[in-house]
Amino acid sequence: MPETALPGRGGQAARNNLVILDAARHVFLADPKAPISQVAERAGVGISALYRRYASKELLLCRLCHDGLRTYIAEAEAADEEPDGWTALTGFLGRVVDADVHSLTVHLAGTFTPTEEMGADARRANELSAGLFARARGTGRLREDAVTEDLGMILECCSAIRVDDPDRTAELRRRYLAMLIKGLEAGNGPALPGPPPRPGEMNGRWRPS
Amino acid sequence: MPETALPGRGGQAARNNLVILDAARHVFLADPKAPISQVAERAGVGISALYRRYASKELLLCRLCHDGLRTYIAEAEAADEEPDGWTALTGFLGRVVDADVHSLTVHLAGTFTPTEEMGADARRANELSAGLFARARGTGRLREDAVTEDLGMILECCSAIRVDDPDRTAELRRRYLAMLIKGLEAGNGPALPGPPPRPGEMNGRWRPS
DNA sequence: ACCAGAGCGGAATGATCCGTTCCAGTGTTA
DNA sequence: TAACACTGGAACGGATCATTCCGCTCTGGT
Repeated sequence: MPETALPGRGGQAARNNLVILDAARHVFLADPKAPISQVAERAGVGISALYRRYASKELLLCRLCHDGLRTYIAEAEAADEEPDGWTALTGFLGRVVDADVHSLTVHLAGTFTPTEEMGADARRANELSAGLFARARGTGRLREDAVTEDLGMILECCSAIRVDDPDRTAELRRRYLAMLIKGLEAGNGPALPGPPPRPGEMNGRWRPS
Repeated sequence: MPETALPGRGGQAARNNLVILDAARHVFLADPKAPISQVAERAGVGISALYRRYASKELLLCRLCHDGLRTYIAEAEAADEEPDGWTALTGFLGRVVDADVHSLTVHLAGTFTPTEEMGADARRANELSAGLFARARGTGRLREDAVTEDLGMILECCSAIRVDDPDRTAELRRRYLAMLIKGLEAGNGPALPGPPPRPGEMNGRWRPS
């Protein structure tokens, strides 16, 4: 299904598929509660072009979120190829931050009722993170009192950094990710304060919306 | 003006002053766009009790934000008493994070048109932060490539951590603040990536609402 | 050439939400 | 006991959106 260079009505429709998804990603990343008309405007199409493809706003959000989850899984699987466990983990975090996948998944969740398949993918994503974390632990470069759940929190921290220019946002996020990773590294500093995060502790959003 | 143990109508009014401010702080910290009715509900008063005190929602928000700014200034001045520059800075950050002052100021700004006095206080707050940063730099414990603007970004990162229980939220924030501070500390690690934040770079919110 | 219809833009609709106003009730004070 | 300051909460009016609908355009088959 080559979507480029297809002329005619069908070609425009196929192109719109991509343009719309792209616009939706941009708009909802900037503001998860943005009106759907904003997506249409950014995509340069009318509202009906959206509704022809997604029966409701909720379905569009679901699609975006699920895509983000799949990206996360793909990055995690790719990272698992990396031979060094520490590099695998830090590289993975960097790429997830770059792609803003965290906002796409966690921040959009709760705005729709999740599908069965998404639940399975979410579980798989968790397993993969835990696997990467375990490998990093094996290298001895992780501080003893770090836990798997720290990863999600770290991503949450990074996604709070946001300026107008997306490229600049990515740069800045990398900066604070670097600081956080340094905090994750074993060293002779004092122990991290407080009880570590527990599984699911940060998921107060996943339903109530 | 002793606000406790005052009986009668006036006593209730004085008590409501505090209850309302407290409720407003809680509610708007949890969601800066919360409806005003939610504040009344949480405070256990009617809506008119709010409007008797603040002519509009905007004024209430302004009051909260300005209070937060004053807290920030007070904490910074207090930190300046601390003889060790590094302890002064890290202690200051910890207390600001604990008080959730950052959400109160930065996240509420832009939802109202700032007053003259707030502008002056904001400038003063900046000076104080810069002073604390400079003192910390003097101790040599700060990494060379850190800049004053990193402080605001670090606070932004921490304020992204939020769970249902406020106390637990504070605990978790301390954990990631500790990691970030470790990233701020001089060490033999690689340089921080990317150009550092510039002054005012993160203030895209201060007007457009 | 022509037409059936897929796709489209954007106005119209209807529901919901929320800031603000208004009014009747209640306890207090003089 | 007579004002009255203060209050709770219903009512109002404007704004915002998701969704629907309608008339138009352009295409591809005949």
